[in-house]
Parts: sequence; C-alpha cells; structure tokens
Amino acid sequence: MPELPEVETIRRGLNQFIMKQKITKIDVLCAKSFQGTPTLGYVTDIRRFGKALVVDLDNKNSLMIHLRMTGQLIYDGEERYAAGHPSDNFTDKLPNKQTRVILEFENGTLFFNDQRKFGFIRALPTAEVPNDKFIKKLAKEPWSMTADELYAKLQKHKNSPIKATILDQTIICGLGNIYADETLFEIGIHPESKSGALSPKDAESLLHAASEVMQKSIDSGGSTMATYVKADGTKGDYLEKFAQVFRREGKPCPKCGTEIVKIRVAGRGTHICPHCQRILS
DNA sequence: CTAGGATCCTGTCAGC
DNA sequence: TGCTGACAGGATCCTA
Repeated sequence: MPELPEVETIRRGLNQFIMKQKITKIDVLCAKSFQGTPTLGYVTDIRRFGKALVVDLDNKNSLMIHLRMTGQLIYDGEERYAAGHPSDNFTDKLPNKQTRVILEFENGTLFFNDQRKFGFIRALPTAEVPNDKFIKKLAKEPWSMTADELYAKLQKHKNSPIKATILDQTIICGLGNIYADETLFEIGIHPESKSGALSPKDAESLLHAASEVMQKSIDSGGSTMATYVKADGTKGDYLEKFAQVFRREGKPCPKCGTEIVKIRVAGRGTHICPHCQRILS
C-alpha cells in the first residue's frame, strides 16, 4: 500500500525517533513476517530504496522493511508516530491483533503491524543490501530517469497497458496504484493505452507528472499517511485533499466535470476521467 | 523473453 | 442475521 511518498514520510519520521537508538529486543509474533535472524544494535542510518526501508545497525547488519499492501510502522515512545496502511488502529493500544513484530528500543517501542502478512522485515548483512534480490532489480525513480530511458523501456513492453508498465518497479520505481492513476490523469493518457503507443514526448511528460505528483505528496508531510489520524483521534482527509481521481468514482473530474469512472486494468482498480484520458493508438 | 492471471493473507462491505 | 463473493495504496510465481 504505502507507495514511495508514504515510505519516504515514514523514513523521515523514524529518523527523528529511532536514529542512534539501540534495539534492545526483537519479538517475532508471526514467523512469516520476519526473515533471517533478529539482530540487536544501534541504528546508524535509515535508507529508502523505492518502497523499501533499510535500517542499518552498528553491528554490520541491516533490517530491510517492506510494508507491501497493509504494513504499518508505529513508534510508541514519549509520543506516538504512526504511518503506513491507513486505519483506525493508529491510536489502538498496542500490540494488537495485527502486530507481527515488536522492536524494543531504549526509549520506546516500534510495532510492525500488517493485516495481510504480505509485508516483511528481513535481516541481512549491510554489505549485502545492494545485492538483495528485491533491491537489486529496482529501476530508477522518476526524477533520476531520462525520458529516453523510459521511452526505451516502454517500447520493450509495447503491448502491455501503460498502467501495468508503470506499476512495474523494475521499469520505473516508486509508483503504486494511487500515484499511477494520478500520474496518468495528469497527462491525459488512458491507462489501457499500449505502452508502445506513447511518444518520446509522452514519456517525458509522464516522468514529469510522476515526479510532481509524488514530490507534492512528500512535501505535504505525508498528507496521505501520517496525518490520517489527527491528534484528537479523528480521521484526516488524507486522500480527499490530494487525489484528483483515485477513489473519486462518481464525482466530477476536476478538469472538465465529467463523472469519474472506476474500471479494472492490469488486475487493479483504476480511476479515470473518460473524457480527459483517451486511449492512444 | 513478454504478457496475463493466480496467489499470498485478513478484513470489510455490498448484495442476497 | 448469516452467508457469499468481490475487493484491497504490492510483488512474485506460474503458464502460454
């Protein structure tokens, strides 16, 4: 679930709360959620690779964390910092039914919650991080990629719908279901368009839109996540104020007023303006 | 090699 | 009320 902007928001939050702190104990409540051998030490760095986080420790080991669809990281210390899959339980008493791993720190506790158990924490030597089978395959993030590079990849997957192509982290890194829909809306391209139908200029505007959409979300302090449950416990309007099309089916397109429609593309729920987004051919 | 569909798992919601 | 199927902010595996 969390896409690049949410994971970056989590990274910044954790940087504030667990950097230089020592992990004193790790409790694995669900074996599937923790790969490798738990390891204790001081946090020396918190890095992000696409949608994955890597917590480096001073003992030459690292903890790679991938939240997948429903992962949450909630730090409970003097104050609580919660981010990840949005839900009411950000304010729950923890651990709860969805808590899979508990990392104890000197001054607080980090809970890894994950309803569907698709996410995981993986312990590995820090030196092996660049060779990790997931991290190794990641493509560049949109702001680091040239239009020529993207265009070449689109040609390589010319028969796949463009939405499926930009969800593939080995082609372009960071987009998930929300930002893919938002990006394609911004550039007025229908998600079912074949990737090969995009021109080099389309590739350029896609990169630009993807960068802007994700950067805007990061800049708003993870409006999509961290502020979802406000201090008083009420729900924030994290998607409402951000999304132009995502989960806005039945509502008017912000550009032209046509009703937004939900369809299915590449096996995922997909939101479009049928007037602004035409199928390229 | 690419493309498309099933699959991992739990929870919620719409429809009967 | 209780059941059923569809679906979910991701990625991998299997098949054609």
